[in-house]
Amino acid sequence: MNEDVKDLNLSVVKAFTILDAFVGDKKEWGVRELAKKTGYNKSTTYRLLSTLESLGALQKNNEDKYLLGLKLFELGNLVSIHKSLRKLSRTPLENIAREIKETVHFGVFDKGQVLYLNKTESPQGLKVSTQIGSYQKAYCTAIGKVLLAFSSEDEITKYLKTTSLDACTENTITDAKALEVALKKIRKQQYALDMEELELGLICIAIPVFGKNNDIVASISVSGPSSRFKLENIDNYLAIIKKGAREIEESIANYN
Amino acid sequence: MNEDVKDLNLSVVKAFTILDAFVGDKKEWGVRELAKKTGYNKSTTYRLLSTLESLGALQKNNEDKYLLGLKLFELGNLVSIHKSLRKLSRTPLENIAREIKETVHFGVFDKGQVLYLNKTESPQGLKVSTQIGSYQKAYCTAIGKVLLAFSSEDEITKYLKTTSLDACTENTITDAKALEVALKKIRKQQYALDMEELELGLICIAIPVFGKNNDIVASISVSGPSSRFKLENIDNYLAIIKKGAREIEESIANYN
DNA sequence: AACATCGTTTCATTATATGAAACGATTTAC
DNA sequence: GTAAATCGTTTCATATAATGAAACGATGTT
Repeated sequence: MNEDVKDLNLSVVKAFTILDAFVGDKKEWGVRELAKKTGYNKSTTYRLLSTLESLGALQKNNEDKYLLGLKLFELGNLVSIHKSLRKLSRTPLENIAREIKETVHFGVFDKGQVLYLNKTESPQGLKVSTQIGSYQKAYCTAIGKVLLAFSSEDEITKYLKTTSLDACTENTITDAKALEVALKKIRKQQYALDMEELELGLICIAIPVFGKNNDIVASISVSGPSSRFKLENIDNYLAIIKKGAREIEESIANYN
Repeated sequence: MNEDVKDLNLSVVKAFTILDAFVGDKKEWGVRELAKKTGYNKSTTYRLLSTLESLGALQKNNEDKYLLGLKLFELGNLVSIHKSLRKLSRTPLENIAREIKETVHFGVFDKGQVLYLNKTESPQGLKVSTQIGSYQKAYCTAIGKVLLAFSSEDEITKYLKTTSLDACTENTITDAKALEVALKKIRKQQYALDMEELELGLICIAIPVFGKNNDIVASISVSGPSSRFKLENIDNYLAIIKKGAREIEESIANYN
């Protein structure tokens, strides 16, 4: 399991372990809370927090709790990986969102998961709560299944071998063979559905975005609550997001 | 000069000093290059880089040079400070950009500088190269002068006292008294101009965005090259960005 | 073939991160 | 209104982990 046991700088590892605590739902942390969460000594935690604060990676709110700081915002916006994809997907996604009044996602396959690069939120009250930059399971999302379906055979095999298909809902595909069949169907019909496979009440539809060599580079999905996301709308949705996908593909083709 | 000399974790400080090297124009670094840049020993630099890579804060490109990694993208997108402003400014900015085909910026005043929270790029070839999350001098930008002009008297005084008004071009306002006069004019006419004060050939116009208590919270600016950014367009530009500003102000007012 | 440069590893030395305990300041409980 | 609990912070002796000069093999250049 432990790959190259390099001699890492433990203080830096600890600092990022602390920052990782902010990835969850809890956005504000005190010293003792974080010490408990990370298992580090209270003094150690305190000094790491002070250091991260002085660097701008964290900052205190008016209750003296720590928040992620603007230094991370600055650095995060400078990450060049997938930067062109993020940029050229922006307008097409806005266009889709204007026509379909549901949440639209744009993501790529990264480290065996879906990495969300962009999104536009539904203007309606009931909406999905995802984060740009966050990861999601591939096998139980429409966007993930599309990305998987159009990957190389090797990658699919590797994915099926290394991923445990845990049930998220009663509809989750938990059998590798069944997933393979589903992927085959997705390749044939050129879109994927997620019928409450990740979360009960949540339905998604996704299509692939292809690059210059007709290899898949990303996927666009539309998500909505089952209460208003009806199967008879699928053709309509597909037409709209396919238009967006074609816009993105054109931008990719023209990208130097 | 050195405030509280707390005992910071030096390894963590070094790690972020390394990350800060990527803030400049150079986006790819090797071990020896970074060691030279930071002044750290080659071995130390190597180990810090390895650590940051294993944490996902950096990653290697196909030439084995280091790039900022997706962990920073993830964390950066989770920064909650100004998050609502970023989100609710997005659509209005897109609308402005669709009408004016120039680069539009949206920023706030932070630590005596302009912090860019959002932008939409000009579709034209010639455009400004700024970064969301990056900082810019306030006294020689339209957006900065607006933010400054509508700040409290105390803040303006503090700014003038602590900031050295270095010339960026021959048009830069380098005299505090002259800047005060300029700010007064901006308050009166409710917009600011940057006539090649930051960069020769670059002209900007900016207006304030007010919050619930009529205190300034942000500013919108339009930037373009002097070759096509003509003063007779100002009234037209102002009308369009004021519409956007009003949309944002409305969202702020309705924000719980 | 000789040289320069790259990232990487070694190992003795030093510096620094560590944590239990005590601290004063707030906040909560009674 | 007093006591108790909890908060972030500081201290200091100790041990651990970061350090850097030198040597390393690999790669690319002259």
